[in-house]
Parts: sequence; C-alpha cells; structure tokens
Amino acid sequence: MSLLKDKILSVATDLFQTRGINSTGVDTIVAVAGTTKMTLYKYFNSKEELILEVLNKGHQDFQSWLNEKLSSNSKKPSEKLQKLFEFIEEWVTAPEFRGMAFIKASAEFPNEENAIHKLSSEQSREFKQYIQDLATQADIKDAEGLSLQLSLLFEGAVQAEQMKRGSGAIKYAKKAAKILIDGALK
Amino acid sequence: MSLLKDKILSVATDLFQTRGINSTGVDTIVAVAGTTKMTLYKYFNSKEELILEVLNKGHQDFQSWLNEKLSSNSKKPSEKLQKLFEFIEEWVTAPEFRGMAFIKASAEFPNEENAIHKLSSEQSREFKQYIQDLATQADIKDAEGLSLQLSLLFEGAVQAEQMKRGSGAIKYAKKAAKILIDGALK
DNA sequence: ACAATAATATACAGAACTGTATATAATATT
DNA sequence: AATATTATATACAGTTCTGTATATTATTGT
Repeated sequence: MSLLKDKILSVATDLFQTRGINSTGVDTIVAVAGTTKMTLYKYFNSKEELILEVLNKGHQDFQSWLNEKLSSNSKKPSEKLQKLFEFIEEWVTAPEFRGMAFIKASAEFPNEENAIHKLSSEQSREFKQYIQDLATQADIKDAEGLSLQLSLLFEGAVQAEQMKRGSGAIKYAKKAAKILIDGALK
Repeated sequence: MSLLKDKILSVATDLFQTRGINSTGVDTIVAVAGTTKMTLYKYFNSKEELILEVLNKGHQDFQSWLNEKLSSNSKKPSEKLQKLFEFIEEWVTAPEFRGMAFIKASAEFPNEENAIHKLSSEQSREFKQYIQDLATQADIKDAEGLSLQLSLLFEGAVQAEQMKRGSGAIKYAKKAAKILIDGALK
C-alpha cells in the first residue's frame, strides 16, 4: 500500500477522533497529511469512502491488538475472559487513546440506512461476537447474555472515557466484569 | 414561554437525534417548525445556544420523568434502586425513543473545551450523581462505585440501542444491574 | 535518455451553512 | 383607531464544504 494513502488514513483517524468527522474537512486532512486533495481523491473516491476505510482500519487494529494480547498471555479460554478487561483498561488509559471510532461514528450518522452507521453497527456486533466466542470456549452457559453485558460495560466505559479523560470508569467496569464473569462461570 | 420557541426546541430535538446535530441546518429546523430564521434567531442568539437549550431541556425532561416514576412507585430507597432499570427499559423501548442527547452530542463535539461537550459531560455526571444518591440512601457501602457501574451499563445500553433499535441490550443490562445491586446490598 | 506514473499547485464550480439586513404583514395593546 | 409588538418573506454577505479541471513538476521504470 502507498505511503501517502497510509498517511492520509492515519491523519484522518486522528482528526476524526479529536475534532469529529463532520467537522473535519478534506482540506484540513490533506494539509495536515502534507499532500493535496487530488492525491486524496485518487486513493479514496469520496469522503464517505475514506471514513469507511478509517473505520475498518481502526476496527482491525483494535481487534488484532486485543487478540494478540490475549493469546500471548493466556492459554485457557476462561483466563482470556478474565483478563479481557485488563487489556481493555490498558487500551483505554493509553495516552494515545482517542475513543472508539465506531461509537462516535454511529452518533454522527444516526440514520440506520446510512452506510457508515451500518458499518459501525456491524463492528459493534463483531466485537460482541468475539467476546461471545471467548465465553463459549470457556463453557459458559449463557454465553450470549454474558457477552452482551460485557460489551455494554465496554461501550459504556469507552463512552465515559471519551466524555471525560481519566474518569476512572474503566476501573469500575473491570470490577463489574469480574462479578459478572464469576457469576456466570460457577 | 413562547409557543414558537417551544416548537423550535422540540423540532430541533427530534432532528438532532434523527439526523445528527452538525448535519441539521437551521434552515431545515425552521422549515419543519413552520417558521423563519428571523424568529429562530430572535429566541436563540446562535445555533450553539439552541443546541445547549435542547440538551438542557432533554436532560430535565428525562430526569423529571425518571424521578416521578421512581417516587410514585417506590418508597424505600433500595426499592428505587432495584426498579431503576425497569423504568430505563420503559424509556429506551418506547417508540419515540431517539437516544440520549448528551451521549450523541459529546461524540459530535469531542473537544473537552467545547461548551457543548462540557454540558454533555456535566449531564452525564449529574445522572451518575442521581444514582449515587439513591445508592447512598439505600445504605450501600461503595455507593460511588456501584453508581459508576450502573451508569456504565446505562450508557452502554443506550449506545447499543442507538446503534441498533430493538437490540435487546437493555434486558441484559437490567439483569447485570440486578447482579451488581444485589452484590452491593448484602 | 525517454516514457510512464505519481504527486503537486491552483483555481474553481456548485452547494450548503450561519447569521444579518430590510421591508412587509399580522397580531396585540392601549 | 393608533401604536407597539411579533412574525414573515426574501435576499444576501461571507464562509466552508465536497469534488473536479487543468497544468506543472517529481519520480520511477525501461
């Protein structure tokens, strides 16, 4: 992949998170990326396509990072489940954390027919599914219920942290997750 | 208060939720409200002021509604706490539910210095404080921790429901809340 | 060296947006 | 009935936005 395309993607990712998607013009993106609109529109047919790619990349990056962390630190599925929020805390409290792209995107594009909204919704579903797979492998009966609850805690904590940095919400989310997981494991 | 001002506020509330704040122009608002820009700018000095009033009204309406429901159905504080998510479910599953204004607003205005973001953050804090007061009155030791956890569940469930109507997330949020409250009560 | 590709510079069309100016009509008030 | 208030109609200034057209400059491959 082109270096410039990568640069545009990463600049757009950052600007969308810190200023909002609709409030970030393509002129600003190319200026910060040190290129021109002609180049941007060569790699992306429209701003919407750029947004979709930003979302896809962000989702893949997060999922890969999380999966890597979980796989390299735990073998047993139940252990992975229990360590899940440890790594989420690490992710959320990292200084470069700027929020979860799909959560913000779904708020900026509330129409359920909109392509960006649909992708956000799909990514949220995939994340929940990922947790559900962990829960299933850990032999939890109501894997779907637990995974839904854990996703709610996750999205709530991310939302809280987006709203106020250093809110400490994630610490309590972690405790709540432990209670819910322990309850479901026994 | 003027009838027209009220009409503008309610139209703006609806359009902001269904189309997004930045994607809704004042021209659209006045057209739907059946009035003109001159009138809108008589009652609101700027679009930002209108947004702030929409947020304030939404927050007050929700808090009043919830407080009324809780007070008229329960006397004991611990009962109120336990019925909290019953009413939240009622709120979220109502056909006219369009999401929580301050959650979306904070996503559209991510800068923590922004007046709209600040108000959203403040409203989130007030809601958490409201739950914390319920928890304190119910003699719960770690009232702050529990209220934070319940707010996370709440915001996560609202987020999930905004992302996909009829997701059923609120049902599992309710179950999780029960587990957390029961654990904290004993 | 030459040709093809990639990137830049710049200008601009066309639309949408906030906010204001100005003049007119409808409604209350006294 | 005369006057003040309230709302409308309409136009527009000024900005910002997405996306394109056109011409020029670097860079790469052969």
